[in-house]
Amino acid sequence: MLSVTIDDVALAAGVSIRTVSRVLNESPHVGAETRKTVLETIERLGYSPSTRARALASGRSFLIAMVQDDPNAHVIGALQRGIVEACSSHGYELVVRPVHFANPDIASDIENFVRRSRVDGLIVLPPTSEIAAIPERLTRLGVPSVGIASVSLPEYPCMLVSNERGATRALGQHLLELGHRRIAMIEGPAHFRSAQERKAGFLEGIGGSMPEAYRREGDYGFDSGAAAAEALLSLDQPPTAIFAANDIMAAAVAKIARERGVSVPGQLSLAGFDGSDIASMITPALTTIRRPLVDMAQAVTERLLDMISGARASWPHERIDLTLVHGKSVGPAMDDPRKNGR
Amino acid sequence: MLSVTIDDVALAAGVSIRTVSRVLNESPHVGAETRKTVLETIERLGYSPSTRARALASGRSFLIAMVQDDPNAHVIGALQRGIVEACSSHGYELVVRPVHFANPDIASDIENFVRRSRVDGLIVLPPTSEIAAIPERLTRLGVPSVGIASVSLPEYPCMLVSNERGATRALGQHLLELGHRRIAMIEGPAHFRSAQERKAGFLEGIGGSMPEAYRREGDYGFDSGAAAAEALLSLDQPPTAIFAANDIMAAAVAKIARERGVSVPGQLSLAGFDGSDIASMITPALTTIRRPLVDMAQAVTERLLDMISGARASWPHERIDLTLVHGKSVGPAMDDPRKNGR
DNA sequence: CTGAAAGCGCTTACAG
DNA sequence: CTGAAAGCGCTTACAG
Repeated sequence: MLSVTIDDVALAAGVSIRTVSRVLNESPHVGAETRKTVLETIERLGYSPSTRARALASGRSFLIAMVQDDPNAHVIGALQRGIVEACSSHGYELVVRPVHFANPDIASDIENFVRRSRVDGLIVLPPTSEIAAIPERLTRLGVPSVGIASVSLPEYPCMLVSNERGATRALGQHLLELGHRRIAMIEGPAHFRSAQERKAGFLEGIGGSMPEAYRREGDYGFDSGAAAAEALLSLDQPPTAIFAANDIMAAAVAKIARERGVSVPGQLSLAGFDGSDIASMITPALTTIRRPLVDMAQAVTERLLDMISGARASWPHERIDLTLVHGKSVGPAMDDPRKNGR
Repeated sequence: MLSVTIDDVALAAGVSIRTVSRVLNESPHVGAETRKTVLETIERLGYSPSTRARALASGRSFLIAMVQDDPNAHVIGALQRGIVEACSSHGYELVVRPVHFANPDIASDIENFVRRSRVDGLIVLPPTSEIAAIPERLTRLGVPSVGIASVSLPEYPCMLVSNERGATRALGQHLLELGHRRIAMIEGPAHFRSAQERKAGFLEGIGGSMPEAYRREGDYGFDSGAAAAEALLSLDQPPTAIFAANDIMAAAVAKIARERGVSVPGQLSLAGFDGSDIASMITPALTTIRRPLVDMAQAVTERLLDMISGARASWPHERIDLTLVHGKSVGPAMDDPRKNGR
């Protein structure tokens, strides 16, 4: 498909391919005059070096992979935007690698992928980033990896940890301060660390306990949120506030509430998690906890690239505090919600 | 990072590397016994061939790229799922390449990317797939490309064209049959072919014309939909039906309508486009036009892979008919909407 | 059915 | 500051 190689450039510029290579790799050991000639020749011939050949010769593929298993398009989309941004500005390409969290052989699956594709590094996203066996394997393979998650796994040489527990704790306190006493939560899947963190923080925030009937487990999907909302709103003593562990489930609660004639935030305060687009698309706009996903993804990718270039072998894990975004779905508790026709 | 090479395998199996290569590439010209020995040796040594080396030697990178410029996470997410699915099952990796539709040098940008990365083929997504210069360049480079769009560009050796005009025509007719006469549309950006198609079809469906005041241009984003809705609902004779050219803008209309106390579908019928998750998340669930994005993406990727393998050089462009999904946001027109307090 | 040799297009110590 | 040679780990005609 292409004809121009480094040999053509060297020939035309009257230098050795070694010198062309040096110019390409921005080696300081090239005379200014020589460099100029080479660059002009490259331009004139329309030469672009083959990454395939560079890869084989240098041992670097200039490919990094994003390992994911999350059906939430908002979250994945934001993360991908940050990652690809950082990649592009450093001459790397981004390979997308979907995996299955539930696959017991997930670590082997990823190892095989790495051996085959020869990516130079991996960014592992939640919930896959919660599995310690993965960074363990990758480190043994000698391939740098970074993780984004809600908890810190020492196996990763670099991680960005979103302080989900702290944020949900603050949310719980906020609801308490608004006078809510009958507070419910729709949790994420119990085997996800993120779900555990969000629950633990929220419980701390509201003072440590919640009746069983007010705790429902969802799967971060819309339908599960709707089912949980139906159950909660059918209780004799329905909650005056519901925290759903992500925006999608919170949107489901909003929908069910509306169908049942329960006004938000008049009769029911509602909060979500993620700060995704959907939070502002529904009515009323959702109070939610914003994760700065684009920034986190970009930052962690920059660090990975530093590790690949050998600038450093690891980074202290960093914790990111999240912010509570006040929408219009949370208000003061009413004295007795039963008076209001529920 | 890895030590085992094809030489090690050949040595251990007592054959030449040529034979190992043949086994790897599933050549039929290998004795059953030999093949078995080689495969066992590969297994025992934990060997996986380097794609980098295969790429250089074979002229194929086993990489394909997805070229995109669409901030709509739902659309991109669905397309990516279909593409990556097809890639994985054929041993290809997917590289994500974001571009800027508005960049006048977009074709050069993509050409440079291809020369550098050596991807074996590209899948170009809307709206980028509406630019004829791109397939033109790629074909000249000798790199196969496929497009997904709302119109057929002959420059592409293969395209999947969603019949957006036909679908919006049907929607227009449907509104007409329900008795609507004051029908408005929030269009997409006028320089997008998809926006033109959706508008043209809809106009055909409602009988060919629409007062200027009932036509608003949006940018497919939420805020532009909200602004258009405000304007439309403030008219002396507000429309009894609004078609927004995508679900996100339709969601914005729903929100504004609710804020203004305009009931949907009681006082206002509302339809969107895309059939994305958000359509079912808002209340009432949106009537929308579903694009089978995952299936389309997967199908077009399969065809691209066929072209790469040399099975065929091009495909007749295929048109995909879309389906109208009946939500709860469209109903019969009322006799006189002004009676209802607007 | 199987092998020895050349080559894909670069980079990398090693010299000069 | 610059060059000749070897090598990265495969595949590919060409023979046998």
